Amino acid sequence: MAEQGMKTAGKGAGRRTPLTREAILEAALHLCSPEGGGSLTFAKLGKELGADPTAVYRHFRDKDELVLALTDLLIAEAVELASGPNQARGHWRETLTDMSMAIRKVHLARPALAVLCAVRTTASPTETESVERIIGLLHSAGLPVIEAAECYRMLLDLTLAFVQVSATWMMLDPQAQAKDDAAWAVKYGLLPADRFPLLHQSSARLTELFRDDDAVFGLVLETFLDGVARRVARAQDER
Amino acid sequence: MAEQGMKTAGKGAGRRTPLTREAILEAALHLCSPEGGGSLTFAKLGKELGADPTAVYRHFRDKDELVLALTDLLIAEAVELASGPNQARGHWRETLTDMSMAIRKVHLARPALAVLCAVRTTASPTETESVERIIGLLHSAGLPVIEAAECYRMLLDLTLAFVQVSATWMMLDPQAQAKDDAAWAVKYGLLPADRFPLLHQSSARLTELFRDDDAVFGLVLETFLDGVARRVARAQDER
DNA sequence: ACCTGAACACCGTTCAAGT
DNA sequence: ACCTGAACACCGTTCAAGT
Repeated sequence: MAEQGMKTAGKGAGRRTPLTREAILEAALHLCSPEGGGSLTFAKLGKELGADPTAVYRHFRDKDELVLALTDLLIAEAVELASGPNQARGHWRETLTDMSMAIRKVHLARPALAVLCAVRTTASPTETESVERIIGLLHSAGLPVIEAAECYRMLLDLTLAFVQVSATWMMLDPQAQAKDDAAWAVKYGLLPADRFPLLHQSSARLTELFRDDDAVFGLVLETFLDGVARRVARAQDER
Repeated sequence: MAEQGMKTAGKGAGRRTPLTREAILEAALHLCSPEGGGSLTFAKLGKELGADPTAVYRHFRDKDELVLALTDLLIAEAVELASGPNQARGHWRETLTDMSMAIRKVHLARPALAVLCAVRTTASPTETESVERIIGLLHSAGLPVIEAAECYRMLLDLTLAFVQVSATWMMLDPQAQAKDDAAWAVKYGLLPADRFPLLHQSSARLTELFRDDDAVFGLVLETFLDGVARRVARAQDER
């Protein structure tokens, strides 16, 4: 990430209007995106707002309060994105996939925030309604309510866990990233075919998947949902 | 984490023997465990070794080199732990479960390290042999080699992703943890049964699972492996 | 009532000086 | 050859002083 100042937002040099919560949140959200600089610090936030860095403390008690407020915005964005095209009634599998992908997309557009909020919980009411709907969908598919809730929970955690890893990787400094890439090349690149025949055979595919986090997550999601499908089938047999 | 100095290891006050790579690694590993203080900084490492904090730079180029060396130790420990009781020949499902659980256990015993290394790759030869063996097991079960390699990759990423989340949560400062707990209680505790009938019905189970990361991961692993089993069954049908 | 700016504790890292 | 200690850049945060 470049050490340059950026005046992309509609503010900057001649700030005179007093700071507002909304202006701070907007600026912070922008800083968390790669285009906005890709990291969230009080110094950068102050520069972006054209104010003293510590001025933010007048509106948020500490950085954690700021992060939690940003988290609510992110969740709202994800819920909106997921409930866009396919309305209330789709197949449960599509709906779960859409939800998961929406959460992933919204987070990975702001890695610097994702890394701070993917393990957190906020009590946003927007989300609650969406959860009720999804549990309902799984229940309609044949799963007992408790099991439907479990599946929802698993999928949410699965999605956020992979988000956390991808975002952490994105936030890693380029030197460390390069070292990892090199290690990977050594590891699966030049394996003696006689000692590691199977790895040798599959090394092309493994290399393909190496830094394609989206592809790996896609595969994991499919496999996991196959497992959920088996639960659904089992529940239907028992009735 | 207490701000106290600790002289738990067999060193401390009167160091005279010169620093070695091994002594540094041992001390660092200890610092990363909850009993050892739970965080890895040069200041603490220096105190633990009874040396100036910057003395470590004579043996590791920077913190990242130290972390990567520690990662290799962790991987070796996991491989050893996993290949303990059940020898080469077990059912593939048990073997995969053992491997996953061993990786999880070894990492979560040092959250401060896990948080730094769960997304990293090192080229440790110890690991490579274990991977070849596991792909072989899945291949014997009926999966084509490429697909066996994919399943291995998915499971490893799945395991490390959940490790990363659990470790990040453990490293969160207690105040933030308390806020999350409170948010959760608000969210699923007092939901109006008329507006959220399904969530209301399952709130007991959801609360039960809330901070029980091990339980959630156990469920996810089972469901994921059900998905892998389906792949295996499908592959056998095609022959 | 809100903002500024100096100050502090805590990170990783560098480098000249010690033995 | 290895270690020490002062110094620096960069974090979040506090607080007295400004308007």
